[in-house]
Amino acid sequence: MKPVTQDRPYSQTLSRLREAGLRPTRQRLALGRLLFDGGDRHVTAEALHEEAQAAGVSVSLATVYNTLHQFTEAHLLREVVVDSARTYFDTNVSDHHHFFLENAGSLMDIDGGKIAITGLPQAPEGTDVARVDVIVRLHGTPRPAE
Amino acid sequence: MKPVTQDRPYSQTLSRLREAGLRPTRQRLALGRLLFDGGDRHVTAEALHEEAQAAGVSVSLATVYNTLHQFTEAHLLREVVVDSARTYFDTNVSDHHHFFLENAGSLMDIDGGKIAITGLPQAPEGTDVARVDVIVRLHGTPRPAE
DNA sequence: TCTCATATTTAGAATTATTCTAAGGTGTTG
DNA sequence: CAACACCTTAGAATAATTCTAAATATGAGA
Repeated sequence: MKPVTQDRPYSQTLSRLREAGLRPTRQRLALGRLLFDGGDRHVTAEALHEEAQAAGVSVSLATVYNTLHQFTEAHLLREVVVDSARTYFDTNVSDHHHFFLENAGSLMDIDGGKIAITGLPQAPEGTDVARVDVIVRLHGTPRPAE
Repeated sequence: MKPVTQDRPYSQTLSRLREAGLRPTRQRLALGRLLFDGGDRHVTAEALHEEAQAAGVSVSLATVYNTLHQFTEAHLLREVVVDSARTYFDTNVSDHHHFFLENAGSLMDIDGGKIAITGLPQAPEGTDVARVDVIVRLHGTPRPAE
């Protein structure tokens, strides 16, 4: 039986895993490929799990969760908190922000270089700024380009 | 046994409820008082429930959830999404943003008038900006003023 | 290549915040 | 004070996520 997965290069997933000290297992390679081939993506665990199934890769949901967290620790992914019902993981780990389409539950990146925030008060003594998130919440559904 | 709750005025809770078209029930008055007496607050359902118990007010957790949502619909509260594990409700409904102390799980307001965001791209066609949230995530524990 | 220690995966149970349900209680209005 | 719509509630249900413990795969070394 032929392998179901495509055989184009593993989008550096293999070397990324090595650098992160994660063994390149079948599951991690497959998920890494789904995540990192193609452009920036925002996925939930459930969605990635389904996508893997659809691609013929057998991975348990628990492994999807494990992998997403390990990738996040390794800075291959970033967690985005926009919705208290589900957690999104973003393949874009550079400095940026988000549009959140509340109807669709989907995210779009806003380049961090484009926006500036002024007037932020100092962080309270004893604390450090770990990150600044800007979330632009949108209503309505974007008209797809015809 | 004396009532445990204070008997100072209901902080306009009663009139606020009336305006919102919500019947002023014992539970809503008690929760409203806890929420709106005193300054701006950030509460979770569980925390408010415990606080009510501690104040000698018997309210079920389901009612706390119902009430928080009804108050939110009535714009007496605002929901703040900072942590995918729990939902916070903010008694400050004016335009503002937040520091989020990740260690403590606590929120502090940042006056909306003080900060400015420039360079935000236009919202995609067919969508409207419902709200812009800025969350400054902090690490470390603030040194309490001695 | 074979073996072994260790890392990884997994099914399913467990957990946690939140919502739902349906039954009984309460506020309001006439 | 009757009647009905609105509220509250206990407990069951849901849904996302985490945990557990057992099975499996991987990489290093002989």
